[in-house]
This record gives sequence, C-alpha cells and structure tokens, in this order.
Amino acid sequence: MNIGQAAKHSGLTAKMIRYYESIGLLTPAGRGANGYRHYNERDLHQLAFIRRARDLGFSLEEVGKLLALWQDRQRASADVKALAGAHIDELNRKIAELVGLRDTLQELVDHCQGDDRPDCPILQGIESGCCSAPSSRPSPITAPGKG
Amino acid sequence: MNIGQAAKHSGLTAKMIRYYESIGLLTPAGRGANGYRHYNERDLHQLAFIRRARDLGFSLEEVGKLLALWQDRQRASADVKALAGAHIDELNRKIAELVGLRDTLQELVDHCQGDDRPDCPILQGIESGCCSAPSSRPSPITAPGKG
DNA sequence: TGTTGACCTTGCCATAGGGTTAAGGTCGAT
DNA sequence: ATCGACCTTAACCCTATGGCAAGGTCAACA
Repeated sequence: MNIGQAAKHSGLTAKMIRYYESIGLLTPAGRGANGYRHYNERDLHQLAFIRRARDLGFSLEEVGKLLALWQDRQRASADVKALAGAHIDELNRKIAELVGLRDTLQELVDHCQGDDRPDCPILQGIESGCCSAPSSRPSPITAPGKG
Repeated sequence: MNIGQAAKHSGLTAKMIRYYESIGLLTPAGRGANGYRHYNERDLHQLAFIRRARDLGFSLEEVGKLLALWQDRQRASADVKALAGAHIDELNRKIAELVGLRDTLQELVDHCQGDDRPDCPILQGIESGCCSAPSSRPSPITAPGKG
C-alpha cells in the first residue's frame, strides 16, 4: 500500500507521515523499486495509534514515548500511567491559565457599555493594567493553522 | 532612551520590540546618529499597552487592532467590546477542547492499575480509539517555549 | 591611547505541526 | 504517445519567540 492509501486509512496526511518518518518518530517505511514507500497492516496499526494519541493532545515527543511503551511487551503500566498523568497535569495547567485570562477579560467586557461612544473600560484596563493581571506571560498559544 | 531600557520598562525584550517594529505593529522608532533606536514616554506607554494585551492572550494581530482602536479617539466602544468578545469566545472554545481531552484521558488513567504489569487500558484505549474520541483534531497547542 | 565590557545593529536558525506549491519521476489506461 | 493521478524531494509560509554570531558604538579605566 502506498502513502496516499495509508494516509486515508489512518486519518493522517501523506505529509504528516513523511514528517513523522523524517523526525524519527516512525522507522523508515520500506521502499519499492520505484522509491515509493509501502505500508503493511502493522504499519497502518501504528499510524492509527499515532493519530489517536495526537487526538488526545499528546505532543509528538510524548507520542514517541507512548509508541516505545506500546511496543515494549515488558513495559510496566505504571510508566504509561505516569506519562498520561503528566500530560493531564499539563492540560490542567493550560486550562487554568486560559480560564484566568478569560475571567479577567470577561470582567473588563462586562463593564463596557459597548455603544458608539469612545469611553471604554476594556482599553483603560489594558492601558493601566488595572485588573488582576495574570501572574506571568501566558504560554504561547498559537492560532489554529487556518481552520 | 535606548531599546534595552525601553525593554526593561515595558517588560518586553529588545528582540520582541524589534520584531514588532519589523512586522509593522509599531511605527519605526526614531534613530540616533549611531543608528540606535530611541524611545520616549509615549513610546513606552505604547509598549506597555502591547505587553498587557499580550498578557491577556491577544494575538499580535488582535493587538494591532486594539492599538488602532486605542489610538482612535473616535472609536466606538462597541468595536472594542466585539474584539474582546471574540477573543473570549476563542478562549472558551480552547478551554472546552482541553477539558474534553483531559476528561477522556483521565478516564483512561482511572482504569489503569499503574503497577509493574504490562496490561494497560491507556494504551488499549489509544490503540482502539475506544473512549469518546474528540470530534476533531485539537487545534495545535504548542508547548511552552522553554519555561 | 588602548582595551575591556556592555550595549546596539542586522541576520540566520530553531521550535510545533503542518499547509502549500514546485519540479520532476512513475504508473495505468487510452 | 499522452494524459491524469499518483508519488518523490525540497523549499517556503504561518505564530511568537529564543538563541547565536559578526560587527559597530560607547563609556570607563589604565
């Protein structure tokens, strides 16, 4: 099976699969005489695993560790649990951060008339740093790619 | 005042200030005979505004719009409120997404013994996509820069 | 005067997670 | 022989920022 078919079956894109191979997340796929990558059932299974781990918000680095554990029949489930637990902690940290931002901003918005006059507590709040400013710079939360 | 001092006073870094200038977020700073940028009180005020808007999680693009509104004495506060409201919506969307991921993952973790045996519902869950998979790919949430 | 160190300049590389496009090779079918 | 659909690598785009390098400037000190 070629990369296009593997992409469709796994829910990834061909680009992603090549990228994952290039960063060593995947062992290089076998190649035909024409240079095309080919994938068997086991490869598909692995791609699907990666896809779902990504869906759960694991970074590629974490996915790599999960893959290693997945393929290690001697693994201790405690290791997996620790990895997942660390990810949950990270998610909780980000959630708390975003909630803090939202609440601060919501407070400003609630005090803004939102009419055609220029007076605006939101701008004043940003200008003067009045409201409970988040303790530190929020971690970089990138805008979604484009949709 | 040179860029280093302006950076310290605003809480940004010199690098950020140059970057903001390069992308047109800031009008180019004045230069001395030696080519050094210099900043006055008004500039500092603007830098501080940007810094606090970033702290509230606005993207640089949004900060640009906020700056324009801030400097427009004819603005309608409704425009500011709309911008802030859209940002709150975006924050809420991201929060809901992260909460969904966390809950799914937490459920898997709760079912894992976490001992030295290899049996692991977490890996099984990822493998089979058993648990309520998030409806779509989570938006890319980058890891924090480095700390 | 010479040197040292702190500061400034520009510019390139890197990050995550790809999207998009380009230039070209391969394949099956007509 | 040619066409479209597929594949290959490569390269540049995005966010927002850190890091590093090579070189110019400046103030202070011997």
